[in-house]
Amino acid sequence: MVTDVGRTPRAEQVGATRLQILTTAERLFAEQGLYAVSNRQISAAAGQGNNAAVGYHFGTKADLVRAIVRRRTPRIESLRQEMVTAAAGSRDVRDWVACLVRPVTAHLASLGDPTWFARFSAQIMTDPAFREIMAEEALAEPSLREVLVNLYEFAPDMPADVREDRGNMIRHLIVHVCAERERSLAEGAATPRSTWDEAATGLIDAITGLWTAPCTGDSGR
Amino acid sequence: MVTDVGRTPRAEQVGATRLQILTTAERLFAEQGLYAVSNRQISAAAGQGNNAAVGYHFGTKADLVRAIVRRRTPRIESLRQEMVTAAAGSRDVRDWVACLVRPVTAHLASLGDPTWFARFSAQIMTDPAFREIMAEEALAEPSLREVLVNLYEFAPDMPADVREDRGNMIRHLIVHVCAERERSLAEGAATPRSTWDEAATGLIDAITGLWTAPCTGDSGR
DNA sequence: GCCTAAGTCAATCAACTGATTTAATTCTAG
DNA sequence: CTAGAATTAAATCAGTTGATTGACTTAGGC
Repeated sequence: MVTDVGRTPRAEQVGATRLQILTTAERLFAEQGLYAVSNRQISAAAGQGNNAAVGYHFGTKADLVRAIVRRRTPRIESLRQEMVTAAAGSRDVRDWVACLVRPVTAHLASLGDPTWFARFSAQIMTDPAFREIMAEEALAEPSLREVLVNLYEFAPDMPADVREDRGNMIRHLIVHVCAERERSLAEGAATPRSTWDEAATGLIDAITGLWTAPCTGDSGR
Repeated sequence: MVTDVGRTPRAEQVGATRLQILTTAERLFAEQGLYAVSNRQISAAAGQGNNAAVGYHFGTKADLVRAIVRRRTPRIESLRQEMVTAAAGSRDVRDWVACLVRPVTAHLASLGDPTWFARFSAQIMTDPAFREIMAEEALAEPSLREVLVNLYEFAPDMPADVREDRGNMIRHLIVHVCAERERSLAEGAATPRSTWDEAATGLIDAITGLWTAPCTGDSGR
């Protein structure tokens, strides 16, 4: 396994093979579903005569999934880091909500069209066997925690359990709304918003409303 | 295939077998993931010596999934129907949001503990191969459309694309928040809300805030 | 310039998959 | 009370899975 991609002709070749596998796997998983795609199909679709190329380079399917996640998350984290420093000191909730949403949408926009990472992520986060991978890799990023801390300051009176509840909601919203938009784009169907940037604005509006909504006592109905 | 369960000893037996398979499949799918469970495993876990019991009674895996959905949705639809008639004429947004949330949470509560349908549903709605099944079976219910029409009246100035966007968000929220709560319950972990009823209240608060949030012009950031 | 190690390829393995077939059992209809 | 259909059981099918194996190719250190 070689990490210094491009340093030598050989390492370049290997790095290209690994990248090709990651790209192909991400696409197949997004299009057909995690359960429907075997390592063999990925190897073949990635142009590897070797039917065990996935196993050789990455190991198990869980290892492959983790590698796909690790390929994407650093870029998202750095985008978020930039936004967090830019938002430092802001007293506008929307600025901090934007720190959650825009790194994701901007990353997807930068990947061109079509993209597959959003649908891939949504599946990973929903599957009982894989959700922990995503949680470990993406949800523990330092800038993410910083955003949440700032967000909490806008709702000092909100009970801790409600905060946790709504934090979960925000996570689900971002992941699945992006996945659904990506799917519509891939199918050539109409999307409510015409660009990733507008989709982000829509999400920020909605999440801001969700976060600042009053919370009822637990008297129920 | 017999439909009149319980009319005769024979039909009762068959109906019990089919129910046992549906229950077992729902549980295994929720716990291990759709892709990780074969029809054989389901047949065996359902106590059927016949390793082809699933195929015999239901056909393909997609047919089985559809049958699981159809087993649950009528009850949810009738709960929603009741709430819609009770809410008729109400000018409180929360009443109509409740018509979306409480039928689902009340149904889950009525299934006892633990439940598996919420996690099962979340997976179905996220999988590219199965999402249409859920859309056909559950999202076309008449009372659902009625709620949406009423909800629209509280946001007469909201552009159609924003309405569509936020409608999608609401759907994702309900499905995945319930699935996550169900998972926490199954793992014995702490949940933000202690009952399904309180979870529903939290969802209604959040969704109401989301729905009534102002929407920004599309100038972006 | 050769030799080691990394990567690629192709064949093979047992295990498992959905599906089909055959046999045994159970119940119903007449 | 029997003829026959429906259900359950069990064996079997070809195809696919992840994993292992050894042969071949090639880059890079000595």
